[in-house]
Amino acid sequence: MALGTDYPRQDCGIARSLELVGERWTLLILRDCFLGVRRFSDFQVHLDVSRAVLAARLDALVGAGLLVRVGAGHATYELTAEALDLWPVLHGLAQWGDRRTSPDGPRRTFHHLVAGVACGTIGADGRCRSCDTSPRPGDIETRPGPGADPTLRDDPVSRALRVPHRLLEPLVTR
Amino acid sequence: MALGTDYPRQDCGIARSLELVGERWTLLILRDCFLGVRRFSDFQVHLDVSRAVLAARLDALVGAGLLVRVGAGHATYELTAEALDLWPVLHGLAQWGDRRTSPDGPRRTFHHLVAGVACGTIGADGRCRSCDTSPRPGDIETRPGPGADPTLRDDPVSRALRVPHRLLEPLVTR
DNA sequence: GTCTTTTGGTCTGTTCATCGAACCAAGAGG
DNA sequence: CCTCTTGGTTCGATGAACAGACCAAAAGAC
Repeated sequence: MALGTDYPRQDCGIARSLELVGERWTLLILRDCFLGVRRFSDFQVHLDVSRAVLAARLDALVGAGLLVRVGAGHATYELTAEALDLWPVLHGLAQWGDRRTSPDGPRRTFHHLVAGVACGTIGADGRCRSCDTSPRPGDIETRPGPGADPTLRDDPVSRALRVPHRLLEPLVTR
Repeated sequence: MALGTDYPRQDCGIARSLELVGERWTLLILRDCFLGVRRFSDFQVHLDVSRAVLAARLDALVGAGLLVRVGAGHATYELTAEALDLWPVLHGLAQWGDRRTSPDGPRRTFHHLVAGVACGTIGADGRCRSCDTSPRPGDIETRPGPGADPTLRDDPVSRALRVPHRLLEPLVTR
């Protein structure tokens, strides 16, 4: 889908969602935001997307109210509350993709944190297997799973993402 | 995203999912399948997608094992079990899109059926508000919601979709 | 059976998004 | 001040999506 063109106006929430997040790269940018990526060059090096398209997507996401640009000059991009609501969709896509294409188990696992300590693993339905609640992203820790393949990528962002950390926590790559 | 090109191979279930369902139109085709659309021309008239692209997408979905082509000649396309697993993602996108862009309430609502009779409404988390289970698509009835706008489209498929019916139930347009 | 219409596509030329690569300006470090 | 990094923008080339014409097979009419 292109900026400027859109799906024929359909009477459907899915189509309206896709008008915004259905473009190439958009959901991967948001995924990176949940994982803690904040800076233009980190997105670029991690996604291997062209700088022009990345700039266009970030602008579109800011314009749509899903990201805010924090600080002048060399800014960082942060998720808004509206974007946080997308977490169940991203988690669902991750689960489905892992189930289909990762025979050795998920590439990344998610764990519910309560007061900083692990409560339980998060299942396919987004609920903590231990306390049966649906934790918000800020209360979730992510770790590489059994199906992870560290040989696939070796940029600084990918390396930083291989240490367990809480979602939304800004990533330190230097 | 293009057939033949793909996301840089990333170690992430979301990226793997999007390699398949991240292309323009693909998720809308699957949405239509859940709503009961089965025939080439019905997809075409409902989505306003070019025939060439529709044919390419259907082929890709059959090749990926998400659809099966039933019957020779003028065939119908039906969802596989793997595709049914995508329901939570599609439902999540619908909820998110309706919440963002539909001030009068959802454009479409979903209701849990038990033995053919309504049990309860399905909430944002995909659970039945009455029995607190996560119904499979075959046990869900869909109806136009308060935010529906029947003036947006007037093709035979859209008209057929305005009567309440069970998900996956083949749609009759003639 | 055969004539006609509908269905399910394919083909073609054009438009527009994405790409890689070069370029540039504004901080940051020394 | 000079240099390096960061955060972009610009540009020409490529390739995907588009509208619309075309076509063959199936289904319905006679």
